[in-house]
Amino acid sequence: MGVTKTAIFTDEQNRLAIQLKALAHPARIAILQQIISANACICGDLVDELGLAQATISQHLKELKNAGIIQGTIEGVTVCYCIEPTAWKLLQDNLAAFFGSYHLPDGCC
Amino acid sequence: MGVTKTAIFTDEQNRLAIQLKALAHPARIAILQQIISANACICGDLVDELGLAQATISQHLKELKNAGIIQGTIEGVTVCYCIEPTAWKLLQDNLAAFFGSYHLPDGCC
DNA sequence: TAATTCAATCGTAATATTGCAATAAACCAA
DNA sequence: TTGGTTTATTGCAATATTACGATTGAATTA
Repeated sequence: MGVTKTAIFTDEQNRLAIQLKALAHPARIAILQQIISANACICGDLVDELGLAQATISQHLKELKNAGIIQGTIEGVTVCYCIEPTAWKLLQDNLAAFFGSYHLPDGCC
Repeated sequence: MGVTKTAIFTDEQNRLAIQLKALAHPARIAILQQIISANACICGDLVDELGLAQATISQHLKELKNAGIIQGTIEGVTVCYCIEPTAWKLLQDNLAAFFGSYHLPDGCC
């Protein structure tokens, strides 16, 4: 039904899924890479770099912001988007734990 | 338009986004956790564990399989789903590199 | 004040995703 | 072969996502 049954999953599972979904788009990957490489970024630059319309970039930035992954501070006319360090580290650790929980089994398959 | 402009992004960005999207659902996170903890799993068990219909579980398994994250080997009547170790490690490394590329800046924000 | 600039929001269209009932397909056992 | 068990597929309905043009809002500059 296009509606996810969040109630039957743990908070941890839902939170991880939401954050991963925020990352799961090439435009948003590219935006984050730009922000990281520039070490501070404004929206206008992104519109020039990526080949997407200003409205589309703004929408992607909003999603990243809603997921808590980036923060935007108004800097006069422009907006300075940066990584939100705490959330970044938390997600990094969560993912490391998730991926690290798997170890190649010797039996089966 | 609900259609992603894959052409304007790099292969690396598109690949990472596709794999993250495969993980970006609580049911699929839960499925992977089950497979990992059981160290070998069959679909029927998942239907019992998670509160989703058999058709829905099968669909999620298909997506994980399409993304190359898991593999299913037919074992008589049942199917044994396992983590695909190579893809798992690759994604783990890619994500570690992506998250590791960010370092807290001293200026700005 | 008026013009300009940058980003957010609105409205809309096209497409994708999620979920399930019903059904099909594959396999084993008797 | 017939029946039981397990997973895949099909066909929907409801909702979400992606993208962009047009517009609005806020702040700067002339």
